[in-house]
Formats: sequence, C-alpha cells, structure tokens
Amino acid sequence: MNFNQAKTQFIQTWGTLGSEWGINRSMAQVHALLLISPEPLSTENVMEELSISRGNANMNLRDLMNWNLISKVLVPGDRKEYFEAEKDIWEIARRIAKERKKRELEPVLKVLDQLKQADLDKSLKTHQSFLATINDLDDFVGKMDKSVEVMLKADESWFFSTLLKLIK
Amino acid sequence: MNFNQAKTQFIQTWGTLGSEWGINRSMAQVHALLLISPEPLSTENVMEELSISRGNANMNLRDLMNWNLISKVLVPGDRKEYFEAEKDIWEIARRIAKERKKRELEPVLKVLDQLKQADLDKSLKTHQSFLATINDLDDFVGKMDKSVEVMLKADESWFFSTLLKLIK
DNA sequence: CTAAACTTTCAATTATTACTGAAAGTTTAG
DNA sequence: CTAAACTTTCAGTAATAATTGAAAGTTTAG
Repeated sequence: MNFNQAKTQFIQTWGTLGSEWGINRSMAQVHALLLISPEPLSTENVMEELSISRGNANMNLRDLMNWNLISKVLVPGDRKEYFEAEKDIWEIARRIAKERKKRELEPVLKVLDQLKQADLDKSLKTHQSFLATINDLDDFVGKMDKSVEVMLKADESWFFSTLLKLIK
Repeated sequence: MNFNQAKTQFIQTWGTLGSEWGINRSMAQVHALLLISPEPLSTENVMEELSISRGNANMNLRDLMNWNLISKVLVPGDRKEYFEAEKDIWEIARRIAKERKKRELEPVLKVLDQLKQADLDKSLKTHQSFLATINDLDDFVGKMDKSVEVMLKADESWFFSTLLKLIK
C-alpha cells in the first residue's frame, strides 16, 4: 500500500467511525485530513483534497472550531485562513468528551431529575417500574458525568495506568 | 407532570440521546419503552404505544435482541412472542460497550495496524506526519479497547469507586 | 393436513440529513 | 474609497436512512 492509498483509507475509515458515533462523515474526514497534515491547510486545500464544495468545507471547518479540535492559523503575507488540528490524541479525546458531556449528558441529567418529580402513584406497578428505571439511570448517568470530569482533570498516563494495571 | 407525560418525555429523550450517539431513534424508543415496562410487551403493544408500523417494530425488536439488550419471553397459553429488557443499567452499559467494541473499535484497530505497514518514505514530512498520527491513534484506540475489557470484567461498584474516589 | 395466528421480509415511500454553488457579506491592499 | 480576495450563508437539490404495509414465510392448534 502506498502513501496515497493509505491516506485515502485513513480518511475513509475515520469518516465511517465518525458517522457510527453520530458525527457527520465530512466533518470527521476534514478532521482526519488535518490530523495527518504537517502544515495548516486552507479551505481550498480541503475542498480539493476531499472533493467537496466550498460551503461544505467552510461549515465543517467552523464546526470543528466549535468543537475546539482545530484552530485558525495566520500565515504572514497571506490573506487566506489556514487551519491546523490539535495533534495530541489525549487532548482531542478530552475536548470531545467535554463537549459531549455538555451537549448530551448534562441535558439528559436535567430531564431525568425533572422526571423524578413527576407525580406518581406508588401503588401502581407501572409507576413503580418507571421510577425505578429513572432512578437507576439518573444514578448511572450521574456517575458517567463524574467520570468524565475525572478524565478532564487527569493526565493521560495516570488515567490509563490506573485503569489498565487492574486488568491483570 | 403526570405519569403519561413523564413516560412520553422519557421515551422522547432517550430517542434523542440515541440518535446523537448513532443509534436509530426508534430502536432507542422501543428500548426505553421496554425499560420502564414492568411486564414483557408484544410486538402489538410496542406498535400501539409508539404508533409505529409492524415492520418497524419487528426490525427494531430484532436489532435490540442482536445487541443483547432485550430477550424473548414465552407466556404460557399464548402464541405471541413477548419481549423484556435487561433492567440492570450497568449490565446494559456492558453489553453496549461489548458490541461497540466488537463492531467499531476492533475494525478500526485492524485498519490502523494495516496502515502502519504502508510503505512510506520517512524522509518526507507528509509521510512522517501521517505515520506519527497513525501510531498515536493506534496506541490510543488500543488503550480504549483495553479499558473496555477492564470494564467488561469489572463490577460496577468497583469500577466507579476506583474512578471516582480519585476526583477529590 | 390446513387454516389461523403469528413473524419476517422488502420494494416503495417518506423523512431526515448533508451538500452544492451562487449570491451576499466581509475584510484589506492599494 | 473601491475592487479584489476571501468567507459565510442558505435555498434548492441530492444522498442517506428510516418507515410503512402488504405479501410471503413460518409455526402450531385442532
């Protein structure tokens, strides 16, 4: 396998993985492209490399900025904007975890807490069962949330070594 | 908020969360419905409760079986099939983690390992950068994979207490 | 065996999500 | 100031994913 094949397959694979995890395929591909690029790339570069439109490239670059996964780079003497990706995988994982916690975990926790307040008749089996599930989930999601906090504060080697040395 | 409102909102919320994580909305809703139901439900029950078609109900119930999240229950004297969900949230999390590991993590690891073999010219910056990213990712995804293994072997209280007591 | 009860399949349709490209908006060099 | 260089927006279109419902398949009671 030569470089271009490998590069294409990497971008492809990352795109597929992304879409399996609810991330827009193109966004994941743009990210992959920037991850392996030694130099910052312009919108045009991205358009060409991935054969996508200007609008698409622009939107996904903007989204990646909102996820804190890439940043703008100014090249002196050039009016174009260039983009480069954070390359530290652990840092990437933390930023993704942070965003998903904020966007998904926290809202769900809020809903679960509200549902606990619903006025139920505890003599009914259906209501009991509902409450039990909600309570269990709230507890679990709360622990997940806290775990992500731990991860956000931790450094990589500590985090994995704590986790992994216990497998033996 | 009364029971039916709470129930509807829970099913709704779970469906939304599911689709944010790459899981079909209906499948997540069927799962939510079964999670809070004190009794096993038939395909007809599911169709009525969620106002979905027979085909849709059947497919999603089958998928949930493939994910090991629900199982068939036989009710004596009844030819219909009934379904009940695993209710232990930690067990649910383990089964989901197990499946996603198998379906998504492992294939990606395999690709990354192949990409490491690509024949590259290490004097080129682009190739160096590619290889560095692939290596870092492979390492990281490998650790994630191992962490899931730890989780699969662990029991809940141990797992979270190990993780959480270190936040202080 | 066979007809009723039930489950599964899948082509056609509908809903959702993503993408394009041209126009509008913004910035800056001169 | 203004025209060129660049970025953003968004209505229309295309691609993808999910759903329906009727027909085909399967099982079992009698």
